[in-house]
Amino acid sequence: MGRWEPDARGRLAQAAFALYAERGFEQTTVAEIAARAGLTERTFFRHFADKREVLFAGADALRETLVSTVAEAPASVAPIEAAAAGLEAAGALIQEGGALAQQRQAIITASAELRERELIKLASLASSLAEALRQRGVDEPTASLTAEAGLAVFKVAFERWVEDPDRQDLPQLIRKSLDELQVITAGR
Amino acid sequence: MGRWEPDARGRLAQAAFALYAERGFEQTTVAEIAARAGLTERTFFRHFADKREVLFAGADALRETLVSTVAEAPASVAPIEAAAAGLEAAGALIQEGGALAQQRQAIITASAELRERELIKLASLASSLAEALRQRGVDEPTASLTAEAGLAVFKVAFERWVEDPDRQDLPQLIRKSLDELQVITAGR
DNA sequence: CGGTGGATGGCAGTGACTGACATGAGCGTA
DNA sequence: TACGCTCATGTCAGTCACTGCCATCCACCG
Repeated sequence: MGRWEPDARGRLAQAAFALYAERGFEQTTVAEIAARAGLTERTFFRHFADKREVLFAGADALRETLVSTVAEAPASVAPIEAAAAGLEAAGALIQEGGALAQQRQAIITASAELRERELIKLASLASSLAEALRQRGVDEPTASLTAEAGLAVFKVAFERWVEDPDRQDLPQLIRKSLDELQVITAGR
Repeated sequence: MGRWEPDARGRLAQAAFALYAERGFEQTTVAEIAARAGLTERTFFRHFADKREVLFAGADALRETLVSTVAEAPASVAPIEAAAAGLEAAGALIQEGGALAQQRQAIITASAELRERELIKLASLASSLAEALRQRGVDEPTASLTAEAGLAVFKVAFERWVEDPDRQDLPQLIRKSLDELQVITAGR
């Protein structure tokens, strides 16, 4: 026994999540996480590149949803609309996470280090979104601008959703925020 | 001698910059930086919170320029225009840095850790910009959306500028990118 | 039953960062 | 001039994230 319990990665992720929530990210050592999962520190770093990455394992699924939704949008759809569809799909995916997604966000918000990591994940999403738009034939810098602005909208909508997650629908908030951005940029 | 040479902080910053440029950020140890500056590792950490922060010392000046420009814009100016004016002023400030600013950017781009730090600095700028807009009476979420979208534009324009810094004017690129964003969001 | 591959343990090492305390320079003051 | 104060720096020990290397052990395959 011991050495061959199943799903080491999952146990590590769960242990890390629990400890980060209990004591906070900085106050938790990797050794403690590994011990709670019945493993060693060394094994933790075989499954996760660093202490933060364990909270961002789901980012790839998010990216895939975003990219494939953009790719599947009809060719007649404007870039900003394709991006919006992708971001709404990603938002819906996050919302499925439910209370867990909110607790995760609380952990991230409480730590400057984790906020840094979150930002680079979002920037990476923007980069993937821009690439997906280019695949649709969108030229540069339209692709990058659409992607960056889209993620700006996403960030604001997500923040609004986190403030009151139960009464608001994230995809709807994204749509609403994008509409507001249109008004804002038109206002001169 | 030795202990009381002037401008320890400046010497540390210069040594760090040179070493990061020569060997790259990850391949440079704080001990090496301190040694080149004729100081000890401990003293480095008294002047800079961490190994990355030494490259972002100028961020406060950028924020002040941004915020004060927004504050000084006439009350009749639309939020997006006030933000644009602030961002153009910040861009002009960066451009003054000349070749040094470009070299600094090359160092940052080469390191994932430094890119993370840069993103959080930009996010912090967005937050300050949103606050400056609120001071003008702009409501929420208009202030946040304008700020985030403004920084998205800034990021794209800055990237374009870095690619060919000598032939393009950064404030002009910011203006042009904002115009393009307006077209993009209108396109449905 | 032996061999092989992949996951884990053990361990030593590097380097970022911190806390506690010592030291010495500059400066005002008696 | 001597004293004492303050503050930047030095010194040292310690923690912790992360890595490389090698040993070990389980599962499966022939």
